[in-house]
Amino acid sequence: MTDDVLAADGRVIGTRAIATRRRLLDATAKLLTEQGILDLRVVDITRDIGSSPATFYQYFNDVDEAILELAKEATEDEKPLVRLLQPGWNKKTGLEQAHHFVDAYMVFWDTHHAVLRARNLKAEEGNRHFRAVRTEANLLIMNALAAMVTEGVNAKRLPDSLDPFTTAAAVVAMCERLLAFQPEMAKRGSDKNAIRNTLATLLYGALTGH
Amino acid sequence: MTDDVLAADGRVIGTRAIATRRRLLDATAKLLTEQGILDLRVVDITRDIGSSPATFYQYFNDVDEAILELAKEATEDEKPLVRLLQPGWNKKTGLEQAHHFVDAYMVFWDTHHAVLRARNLKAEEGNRHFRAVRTEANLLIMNALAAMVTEGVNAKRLPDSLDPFTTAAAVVAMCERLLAFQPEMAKRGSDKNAIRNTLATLLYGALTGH
DNA sequence: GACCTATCTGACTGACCGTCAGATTTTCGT
DNA sequence: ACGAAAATCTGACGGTCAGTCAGATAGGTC
Repeated sequence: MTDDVLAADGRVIGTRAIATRRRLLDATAKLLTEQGILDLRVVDITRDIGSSPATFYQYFNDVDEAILELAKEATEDEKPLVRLLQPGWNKKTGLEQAHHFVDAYMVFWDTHHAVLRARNLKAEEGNRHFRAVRTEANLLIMNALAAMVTEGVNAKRLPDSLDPFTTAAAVVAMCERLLAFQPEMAKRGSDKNAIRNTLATLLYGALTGH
Repeated sequence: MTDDVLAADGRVIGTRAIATRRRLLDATAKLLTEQGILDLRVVDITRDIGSSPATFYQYFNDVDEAILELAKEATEDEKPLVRLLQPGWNKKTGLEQAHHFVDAYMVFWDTHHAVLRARNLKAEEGNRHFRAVRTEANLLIMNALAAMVTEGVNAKRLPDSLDPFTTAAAVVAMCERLLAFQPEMAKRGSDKNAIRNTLATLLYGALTGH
């Protein structure tokens, strides 16, 4: 029951409608990537699937609602990353584990960057739905990271002036933003591999204190 | 000559027009802060200064042009921050110097966050003018940071797997993004002071290796 | 006060948003 | 296989905003 798909007015919809709704979501994601949120128009989304604007409003009250749904889907793809962040990174394998996480995070980011960017903008502009989704996604990662920092602080490898939760936030911030800079940095000689190595090294250092 | 103020069509304008243009820029900044870029309308900007849309287009070809100008003004406010980032942070005063920079950066961010957010969005969505402005602003800080990292690497305090320029980018990324998270983190117990301390500690560590 | 130039704006066209009534397609009972 | 009922889709419309232009207004000069 709970996972029935609903139309904009809340009624449960059938298989044809689910397919249409799906095509609308895919088109929204595609145009968000190609044109950016500022030029995203409902007309274009529906034109893309060979339909009319009225169809869009059958399933979403506005474009935000569609983007919010995409953001929730992105969160699902982020969940597996948490498994790569367990306390216990040591001198032998820690840096390699950091690389694993960075690699997985880069794939995640590549897949969803347009939606994540839109989500973050909306969240920062104060939209509470997007805030909730972003906070939920970030907490997944941050709680795992904070546990690692706490371990490092307890073991006296990290200074206790580091607040674990804030440090976790800083690490997430760094990952997110550095990947957003990527296209510009590529032009200045920092290739993908340099970013990967540097990010892994910084993570390893900030999280473990080794 | 070069610093004459121009209208949208390129002609030099007089004092009355300069004042009007200024009021338009101020109103744009205000509404960008209050409503966000997605709900920014030319009608609202001109209504705010008691004028009509046509007036706006006398001075700017579109809203982007006004935001771009604001972004350039923000860059001017960022320049003084570079003075706070000189190689030579040592064990005695380094952490304090990191705090100085973080404090100044936080003020800068508070003042311009709406414009910077808009600038970053536009840059990330591929607008080359905004990319150029952002790159220029970031390079100011990054070059200074990269010099500090290079010093740390040369002194063997930092691992040479850290690419100086990428590390600098990561540090900027961390500062920028963490402040954007601030409102949400406040709700979870990370107050402004925790952010300040953590950021300074991480900066000090990443830049000097102490 | 008459003229010239700089500045401003009313009014218009075209595009998109969001709605609704009615058309079309699918489902289902017989 | 057929017709009625339900689900889904869309043409067409009123409202708002973007961007343009011709003409109105204000300011300066002689």
